[in-house]
Amino acid sequence: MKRVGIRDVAREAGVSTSTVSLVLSGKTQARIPTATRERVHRIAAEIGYAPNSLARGLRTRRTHTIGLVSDQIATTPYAVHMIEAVQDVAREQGFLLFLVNTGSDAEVEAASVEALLAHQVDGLVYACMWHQVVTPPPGLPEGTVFLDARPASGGFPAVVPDDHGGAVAAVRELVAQGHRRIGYLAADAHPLPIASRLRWEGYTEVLRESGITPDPRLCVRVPSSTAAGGVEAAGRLLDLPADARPTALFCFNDRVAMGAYRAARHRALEIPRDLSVVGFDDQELIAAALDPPLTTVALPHYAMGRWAMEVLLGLRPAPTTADGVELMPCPLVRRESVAPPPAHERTPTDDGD
Amino acid sequence: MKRVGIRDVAREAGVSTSTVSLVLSGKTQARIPTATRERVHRIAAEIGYAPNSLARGLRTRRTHTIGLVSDQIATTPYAVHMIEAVQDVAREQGFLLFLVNTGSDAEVEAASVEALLAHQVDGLVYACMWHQVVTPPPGLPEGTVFLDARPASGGFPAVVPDDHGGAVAAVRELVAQGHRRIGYLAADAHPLPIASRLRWEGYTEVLRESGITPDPRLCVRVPSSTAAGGVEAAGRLLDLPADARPTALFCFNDRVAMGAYRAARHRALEIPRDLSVVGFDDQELIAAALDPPLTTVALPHYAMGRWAMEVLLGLRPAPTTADGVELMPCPLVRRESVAPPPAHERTPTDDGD
DNA sequence: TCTATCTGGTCAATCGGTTTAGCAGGTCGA
DNA sequence: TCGACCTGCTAAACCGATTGACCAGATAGA
Repeated sequence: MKRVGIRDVAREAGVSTSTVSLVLSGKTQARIPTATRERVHRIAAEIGYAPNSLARGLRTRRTHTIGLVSDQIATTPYAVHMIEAVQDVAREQGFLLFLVNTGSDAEVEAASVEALLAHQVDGLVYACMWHQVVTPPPGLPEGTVFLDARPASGGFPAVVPDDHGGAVAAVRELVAQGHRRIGYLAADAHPLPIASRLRWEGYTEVLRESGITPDPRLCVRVPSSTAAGGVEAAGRLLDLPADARPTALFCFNDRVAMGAYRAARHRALEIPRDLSVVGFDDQELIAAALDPPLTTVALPHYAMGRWAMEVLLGLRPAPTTADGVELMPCPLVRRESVAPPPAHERTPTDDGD
Repeated sequence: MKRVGIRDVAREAGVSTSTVSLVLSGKTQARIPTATRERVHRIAAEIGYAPNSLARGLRTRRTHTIGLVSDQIATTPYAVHMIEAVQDVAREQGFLLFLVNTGSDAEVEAASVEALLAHQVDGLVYACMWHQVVTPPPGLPEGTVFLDARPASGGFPAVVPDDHGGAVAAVRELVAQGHRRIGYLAADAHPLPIASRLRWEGYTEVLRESGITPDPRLCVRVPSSTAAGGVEAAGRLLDLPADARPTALFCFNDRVAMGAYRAARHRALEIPRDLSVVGFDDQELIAAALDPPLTTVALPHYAMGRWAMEVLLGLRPAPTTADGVELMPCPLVRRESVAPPPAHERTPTDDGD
C-alpha cells in the first residue's frame, strides 16, 4: 500500500502540487479561490492523504520536534511529572517529543545529543531528575533549556526548585508552632548535593532569625536518603538526653521522614503530639499515605517542566538574571504531622525537667 | 553558521557526494580503496560534518525512530520502568524514541498516531500504565506492539503481566505457611479491571486446589485501591468474629497492603506474627520501605518493555499463539510480612477459641 | 488602445542525502 | 589485438514536500 502524497492529490484534483501545498498548509495569503480550496481538501481526505513531516522538515528546516535528554527517568518516580509537563506543552503546541535517558553516562549523553541534532530537533531540554549542578555535554545548541539542573558554566536558561525558600517555609512553620529544638536529617554525599546544602542553609537561617542557636548535634547526615537511613538517623536524635532531644524534625525528603515516623513509633512517640515532622518533596504515595499524613514541601516538578518548555518555544521570556536561573517556588503542604511541642517544652527557657 | 553537509565534505576531499555517502554509510561492498575512505573520514571529522537524518530518512524510508504512545506517564510512577526499558532497547539499537501520552483521550490518541506516522516512525508501541483491555485507535500500522495492554480485537502482538500466575504464587505461599482463612482485598471498578479479575481467579483457584472453600465474607472490595481504602477494607475483615477473621491478607496492590498494615497496627496486631500480608506490584518506595518489609508479587515492567521493543524491532519472534498475547511471569518477592498463623489457628479444624 | 494590475494558478529549484547505472582506464587471457 | 572484466569513481534520478519567480488571461484605468 503506497503512501499517498501531495502529487496524488494534485493529480486527482487536476491542479499542480504547488497549489495543493499552498492549500494544505493553510497559507491564506495565497490567492486560491474557495472552490479550489475545498476540492483539494475533499480529495485529500477522500484518498487518505498523509503528510510526510520529513520532507516538510527537510525543506523548511523546522521539524516541530524537540529532544528531552534526561539523566534517568525511573529512579525518582515522582519526577516524571517534569516529563509529563514537557510533553503536555509539546502536544499543545503541535510538537513531538524525543525522549532519551542517558544514565548519567557522558558518552551516551554526547551521542544522544548528536543523534537528536541529526534528527534536526527544533530545541533541546536537558533535564535531571533531581536538582544538580551539571557540566553540560559539548555541542549543545544555543537556546537549550536546563530543567532541574544548573549548568556549571552558565549561559543557558535553567529552572530549578527554590530549595532554600522551601526549607525556610518548612522551618518557619515549626518555629511558629513554638518549636525551639528542631533537628535536621540531611542528605549525605560527596560533594553535598546542592539541594541538601540549600535546604540546610534555609534551616539555619530561620533558626538564627528566630534567635535560636543551631545545635550541631541536631543536624545528622543520612547516608542513603532512604527510609532505612531515616530510621537510624532519627533514632540517634530521639535517643538524645531529654534536654537535648528535638521536639521537631525537618527531613531532607519524605522517604527519610517515613523512617523518622518509624523511629518515633518504636519509641512510643506519637506524631504530632510528641514529635512534629516536616518532609520535603511531597512524594505522592508517601506523604499523603503516611499516618498521620505528612506536612511537607512540594517540589514543583510539573511547573518546572512547563516553564522549561515554554521558554524553549519562546512562549515565555528567558530569565534576565545574570545566571539565567529561574527559582521555582516550593510551597509548604500542610497536613497533620505538625503540632505545638509538648506543654512542658513550651517555655522559651529550656530547662530539661 | 551553516551546517556542513555531505557536499562540503565532497568538495574538500575532491570527490563526489556519491563517494562520500558510500564511505560514510559504511557500505563495504562498494569498491572504495582504503586511502580514499580514510581521507573522507578525516575531512568529515575535520570540518565537523553532521548527518541529516531527515534527508536520509526521506530517501531510505527508514528513520530509526519509533513512537511510544501511552495513556499516562506519571500516574503510576513505578510503571515508568516500561518506558525506561523501551528507551534502553531503542538506544542499544540506534533508535530514537518519540514519547506521547494521551491521557486516555481517544481524539488526542488518534492525532498522536497520525503525527507519529507523519514523522515516518519505523514502528509504534501502544502502552498502558496498567494492564487493560483496550480498543486501539484507528490507523495503527501493522506490527504495532501492545505493552501492558491487550487489544480487544486481537491482531497485534501484546505483552501483559501474568496476574493470574502471580496471584497463584502469592496465595500458595500463604497456604504453604498453614493459612486457611485468607482474605482478598480486591480492586473495585466498573467493569472489574482485568488485573483484579485475574488475581481473584488465581486466589480462588489456589484455595480450591488446597481444599479450602472460599468464604465470600473474606473477599472485600476496596473502592479506591489506595492506602486509605485499604485501612477501611482490612478493618472490616479484622473486625470479623474470631472464628471468621482471616489470618492472612492477599492485597490487590501494595498501596492497599500499606492500608492493611495500618489497620492491623490500630488493632494491635503484629505483622507477621498475628497477621500475614502479601501485596502485589512490588512498588519500590513502599514494599521494601514498610515495616516489616512487604512480601509481594513483582510486576515485570522492565521485562515487558524490553519484550515489546524487541518484538517490534524483530529481535525476537512475535508470539505464535492465536491471540498473540505474551504473559510475562510475575515473581513472588519474599520479604518479612508472611509467617505461619498463630499456634492456636494451626489445627485444620477451625474451632474459634 | 495600450499599459498596469489582479486572478489563479504553474515551474522548477531546493532541502541533503542514497542508490542505480554506467564511464574511463587499466589488466588479463585467448 | 580484441573483448571481458575489474577498479575507482561519478552522474543523475529520487525521496516528498515548500516556495520564489513567473505566466496567461481578464479587467481596469489612462
